Amino acid sequence: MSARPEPRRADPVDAIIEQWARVRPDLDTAGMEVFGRIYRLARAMGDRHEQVYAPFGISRGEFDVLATLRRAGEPYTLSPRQLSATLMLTTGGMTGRLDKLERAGLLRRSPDPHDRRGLQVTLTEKGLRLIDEAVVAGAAEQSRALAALGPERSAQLADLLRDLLLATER
Amino acid sequence: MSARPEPRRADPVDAIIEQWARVRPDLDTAGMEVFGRIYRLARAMGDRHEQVYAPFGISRGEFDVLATLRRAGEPYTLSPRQLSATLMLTTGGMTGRLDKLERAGLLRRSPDPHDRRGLQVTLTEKGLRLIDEAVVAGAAEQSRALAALGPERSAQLADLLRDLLLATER
DNA sequence: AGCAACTAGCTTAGCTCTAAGCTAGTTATG
DNA sequence: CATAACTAGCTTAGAGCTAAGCTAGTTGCT
Repeated sequence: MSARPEPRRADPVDAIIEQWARVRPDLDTAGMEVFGRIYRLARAMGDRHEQVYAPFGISRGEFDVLATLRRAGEPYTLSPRQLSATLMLTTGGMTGRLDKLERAGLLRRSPDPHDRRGLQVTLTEKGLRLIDEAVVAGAAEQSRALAALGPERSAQLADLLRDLLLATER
Repeated sequence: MSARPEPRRADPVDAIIEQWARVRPDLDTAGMEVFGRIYRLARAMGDRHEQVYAPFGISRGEFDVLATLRRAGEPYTLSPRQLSATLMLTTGGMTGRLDKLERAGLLRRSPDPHDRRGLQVTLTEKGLRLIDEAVVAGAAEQSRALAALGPERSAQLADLLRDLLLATER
């Protein structure tokens, strides 16, 4: 491959790295080039999603609960335990989310017939309709952001992130 | 370009996308390939950093305050306003962080001589020593994660993330 | 000069999360 | 079967954040 001729535009992370170079030229800033941007992207896109889901009356965290149930397929039922494990949330946090969603009529808690300690959480008809619309709106927002890269570079980015995730998450 | 011969390992995001494909084959999941991984990486690496900074007695948020002051260069002084703007935090949140760090003797609040409404926040000698050590530990942790990709693919990843960030953050 | 509009930092109320501990119910072991 | 160890979900206390509102001080307009 040849050298890059484009005069690469600088982002906020470049500014931070340059500042470090001035005051601590010995510092290894290679990690910030990647993780500094990952943090900012997670935050910026998280805020964006919050706005996309707001018209549906749900937060991002609540979206995740509904989406997990939807993804599970019919009959759209999982236990609070399965949900909190999937979403990397404590059971206490899950109790709160389920309370809100149940009050909004988007899901229903019922006793687990096979284990009297347990519950089954099931999407209501209303919850199913809502998540089926909201997930499309969310995906559209993400695609809009990726449009700047184009399909090929987006796929390349996804591959690099997969490898990094596999190396990090264990 | 030629087809990829490697039997690419699957990550948790691949599993989620496959689940969607089964129950909603119409859904555009290209965005999840990127942003799903970005969310998980931000979270996993954030937790990792929390552990790296814990021995220094500070949280990740407090690290960010000290690092911002350090990066500013001598005399390591910024206003609460500048700090909260840089760290995308409300002034209320910043008050809390400064309280903790001041109590720990890592920084000092003093009146701004030019504006009697304002304050100057300055790193103490102790704060300077602490952040100079902690920032190296943090950078090392990030480099360790990037080692799995190698330098060339890491640089490629940083470039893609920069472009995506520039497109997203406005 | 005098007054309105603005700005800095703090306080409060409310939200969501975690960590720890609780009760009810289940499983494994002797 | 008896009992110890475990598991499910909930509750509580506390951490850390935001949004809104406060006071003190500054700036701009006339």
